[in-house]
Amino acid sequence: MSPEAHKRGRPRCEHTRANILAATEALLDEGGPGAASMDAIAHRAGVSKATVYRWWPSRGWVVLESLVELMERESAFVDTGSLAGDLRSQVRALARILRTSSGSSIAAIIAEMQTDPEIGQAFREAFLARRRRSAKEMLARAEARGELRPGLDPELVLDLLYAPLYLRLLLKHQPIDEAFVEQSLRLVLSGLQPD
Amino acid sequence: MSPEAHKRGRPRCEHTRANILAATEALLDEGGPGAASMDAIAHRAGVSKATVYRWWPSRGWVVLESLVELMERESAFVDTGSLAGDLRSQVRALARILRTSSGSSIAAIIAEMQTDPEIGQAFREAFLARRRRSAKEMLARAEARGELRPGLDPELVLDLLYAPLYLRLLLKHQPIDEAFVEQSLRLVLSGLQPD
Amino acid sequence: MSPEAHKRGRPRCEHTRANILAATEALLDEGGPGAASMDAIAHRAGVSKATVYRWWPSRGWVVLESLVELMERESAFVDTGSLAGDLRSQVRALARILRTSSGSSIAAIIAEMQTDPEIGQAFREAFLARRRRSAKEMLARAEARGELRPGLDPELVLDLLYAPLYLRLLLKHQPIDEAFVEQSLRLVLSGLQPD
Amino acid sequence: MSPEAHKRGRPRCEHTRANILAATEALLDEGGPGAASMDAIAHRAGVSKATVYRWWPSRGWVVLESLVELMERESAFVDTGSLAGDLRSQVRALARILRTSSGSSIAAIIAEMQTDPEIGQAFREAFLARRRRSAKEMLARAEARGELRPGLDPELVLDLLYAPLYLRLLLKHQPIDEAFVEQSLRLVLSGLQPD
DNA sequence: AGCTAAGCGAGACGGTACGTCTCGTCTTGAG
DNA sequence: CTCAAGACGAGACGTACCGTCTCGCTTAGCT
Repeated sequence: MSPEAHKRGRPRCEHTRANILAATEALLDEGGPGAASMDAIAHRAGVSKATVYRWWPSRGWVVLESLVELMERESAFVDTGSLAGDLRSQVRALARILRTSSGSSIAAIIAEMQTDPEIGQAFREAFLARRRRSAKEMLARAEARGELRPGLDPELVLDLLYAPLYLRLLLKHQPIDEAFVEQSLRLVLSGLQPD
Repeated sequence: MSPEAHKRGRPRCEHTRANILAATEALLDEGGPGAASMDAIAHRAGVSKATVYRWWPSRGWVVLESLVELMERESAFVDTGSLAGDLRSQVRALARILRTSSGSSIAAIIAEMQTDPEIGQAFREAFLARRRRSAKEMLARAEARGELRPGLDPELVLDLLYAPLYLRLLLKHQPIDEAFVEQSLRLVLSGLQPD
Repeated sequence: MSPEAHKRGRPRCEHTRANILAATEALLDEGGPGAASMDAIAHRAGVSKATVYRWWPSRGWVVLESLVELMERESAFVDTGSLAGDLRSQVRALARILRTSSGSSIAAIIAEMQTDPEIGQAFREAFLARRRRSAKEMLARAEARGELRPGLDPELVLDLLYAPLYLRLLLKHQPIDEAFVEQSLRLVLSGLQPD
Repeated sequence: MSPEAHKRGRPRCEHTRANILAATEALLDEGGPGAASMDAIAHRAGVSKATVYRWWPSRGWVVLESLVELMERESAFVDTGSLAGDLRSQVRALARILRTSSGSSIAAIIAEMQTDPEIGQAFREAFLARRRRSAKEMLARAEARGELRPGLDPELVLDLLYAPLYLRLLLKHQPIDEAFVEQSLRLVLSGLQPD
């Protein structure tokens, strides 16, 4: 982790790490969570399984990291000036991502969490917490400006905003289309107004 | 399904079916989703694997059906007279269930859906659709009584109400406690009022 | 077994017995021993498995009986007047049978014997002993006429004559062709002569 | 097979191979062919089933190879100086083996051949052909020395010598005792003499 | 320049679940 | 009492994936 990590021996080949994550992403994209077995990942990356296990403790972690990389490429926080605008922009951005194959990867990770609690911990820290931190700051500023009914738990607010998207991602009972996102946003935002 | 189902051959032993589902439920309860392997289920039910596979196409389906049975036992739709009361009662009932080990089973099924699309289909039909059907009727009646803002998509309403619970079930980033359920309900219900 | 066998209830359908044996023969013929499973036999005969098990104690017995029936249709003892002629005729007859699909059935039974000793017993009694009885009488008459070196164990003589055929039936390392039968006969017969 | 067999990857553990064959032999010895199931073999050898299947394509092949190993340990070609002596020694050696539990294993393999033609091919190559090769050379030398009637097919000769033993092994209608081996040998050898 | 520690590809290995198959028994209702 | 249909318990089969391991080779930085 520290910058001067290794002292002796052959240094880690960064190329390999990238290959593995790319292979994982591709497999998830093509065949869903079931296709991204360790053997498949290693074979696709032209890498031995031992190498994968040298850097990640289990399958779930590889999938998780491939996801985190992907999300960092995709997501961007914008500042529109108003709470409603900021939240709308963020929720729409997430919806956009969930509609692509990255959505399947996120679904895959959430599935994996149900089996492996360590993955759960890692997902919450590396994925959720990071994204929520800035969102919470945004809410705090909005509350200070009087745009938000005071006393609301920010975790609750974020759950209300994001949960419907995740639910449709995971259950696939309805599409995550524009109309749904829009109506959902309107209803929740109306409940957040002061007075 | 039809009352006059079989004509010839030895009729299916209902006892066996019940045993299998009971064994599945017990294993899920005791050891979580990982413990409910087909061998374990069959052994615990005093049944051969072939018998299990005669009636369910795969492990996931057995777990799903055991879950549906359980939900039918647990959940009861009550009529409180008002829309808010009815919804509150239902959401609380679901929260209560999700907090128990049945919650883990539901999470396990949702995880399984991500891999096996057939399970997904079955879950939506046997679990979701059934539960949502009566909820939608309730919403229709409330709209007719003028308790609900007209023109709302009932699927959207149900997603907003239930999704936060499922999100916390699956991500475990926060508990599904009373306060959360209460606040969440209040916020969403306030958005559903007419005017 | 007795002619006036049944007194009460529905009488046994002889048709059924014949169907089962015919189905067995056909399956052995088409797919070898592996194809003649009990389910396959019953299904092909248009009969339930229980019916098969009512009349034969196990798979092997059905196969055995189908074979015995078949052999009774095929084999005929002829009297050529000389020992050499009689033996030659019999060995050739057996070779002819072993070359057809009945050979596979015999091979199938012999295979079955290795697992189920009761089948072995039955095979020896119903198949071998019956055939050997008349052969032994023939050898006794020949010995009395002075055509056969005295003091030979008839079992030994029959083994020497038939064993090479069975060996090639079972191991398939060489064909059971005319030349082989002829040379084999000549060599053994020369060893049986008196003086 | 080649001395510089593997180049890459973890080399095969010879220990494992030996363990598996030993376990197979022991199980065959103790409980007969039925006891040597793949699960039993793997468990007894302290090995996973996957490992067994990595090196042998099916149950039959494992049994076959364990048998070949055993035969190679047991059988020794001796040179007695005369054809009669050599053949006698070999036939007696085979008789000795067939009387032990290895005989049952050989019988089991021959049974398995009737179902699985690949096993048949393997048996003929790995077991029969190997043993017959040296026997044929011996016959050729004897023919050159004038001890053997010229023009005899060596396959035929070997069939005549060995077949009676195999027949009694498989049919169990008579024991493979000393007297039988002796008389059988005398009769066949007398037929092989020149003139 | 050599030494040595680590990275790496290949793939064997133990473990465990999967879903399929066949056997022989049992249970209906019709005939 | 027989039969067709077919459910059932038992248990072997062969496959797949997991995570660990052991080889021999390669690639640095340290001495």
